[in-house]
Amino acid sequence: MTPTSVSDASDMLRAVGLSVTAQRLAVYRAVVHLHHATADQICEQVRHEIGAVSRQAVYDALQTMRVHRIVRRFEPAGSSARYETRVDNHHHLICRQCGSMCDVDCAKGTAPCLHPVDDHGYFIDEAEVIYWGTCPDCTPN
Amino acid sequence: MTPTSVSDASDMLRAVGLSVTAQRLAVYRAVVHLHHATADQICEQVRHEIGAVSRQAVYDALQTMRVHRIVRRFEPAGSSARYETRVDNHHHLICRQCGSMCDVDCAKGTAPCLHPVDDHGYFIDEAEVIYWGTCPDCTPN
DNA sequence: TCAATATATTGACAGAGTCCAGATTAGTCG
DNA sequence: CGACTAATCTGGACTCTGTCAATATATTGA
Repeated sequence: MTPTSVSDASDMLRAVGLSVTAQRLAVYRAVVHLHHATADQICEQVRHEIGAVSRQAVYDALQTMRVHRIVRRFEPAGSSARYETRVDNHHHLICRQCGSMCDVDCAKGTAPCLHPVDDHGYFIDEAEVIYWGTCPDCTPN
Repeated sequence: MTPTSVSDASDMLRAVGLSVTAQRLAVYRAVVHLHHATADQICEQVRHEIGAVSRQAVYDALQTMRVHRIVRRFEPAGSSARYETRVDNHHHLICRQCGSMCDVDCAKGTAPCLHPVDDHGYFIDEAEVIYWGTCPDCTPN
């Protein structure tokens, strides 16, 4: 994997019209670096990188990037929110034992799997899928 | 829909080997009555019915019933946990505007849709699906 | 560089859920 | 029926995520 340079991250921010601050750069890079990280983990990582940030700045940055679609958030049951930089339609695979997570491509290819058996008249714009199970490391024998 | 009598609920509890208490009865009936209710809503409903309960008793009862598979819990992003008495494999449809929720049968019929494009070696036991969209009442025109 | 605007910091606060220790109650056995 | 023992319930403190609001600071563009 290509290491994310500062300029990659700032290009990303500029590309969507956001001003570039040290905090946002570090937050974006943390999200790239730590896959499926929680806000807390991102906070820690950012502090490693730039010394200090407020929790609020991290939440703000994540929220802003989310609105600009360069960061995505999901909330697995029993966990706090997770952030990722892969923003296309995809799903997640989570181990009930150790909590490890993998990305999975959308089950129906590029078209999102937006068609339930009965849509009850709803206009559906997203199908969020989480596959729960046991990862290879946690499977006995 | 058949109204849930006290004996329905106590039969349910006994059927899975749980002792029958006023609190559990009321909690179970509340979950039946209020579809997709939060713990807090259940608490209120139970208080209406039997006068008083501790929050803890409600959480304990829900947890116990969950373990015994007569109550199911799910946690839509941005909401606290929801409880329901329908325990077979099914999914949910949620309105982003008003938060209304519907049950949807499993997309693949009785067999759960347990097959992602790539399972990364995980043993999958559940596919949790939430369809996000706009309900008829919230759709303009 | 400077001003206007957007961000960041700080500290208080809220909601959901859990932990713990002691009191109470249900189910069981003699 | 009465007492025993395990299961439940109560109340209160506490943790963890996340948000709000006011003030201070940095970024951007002229």
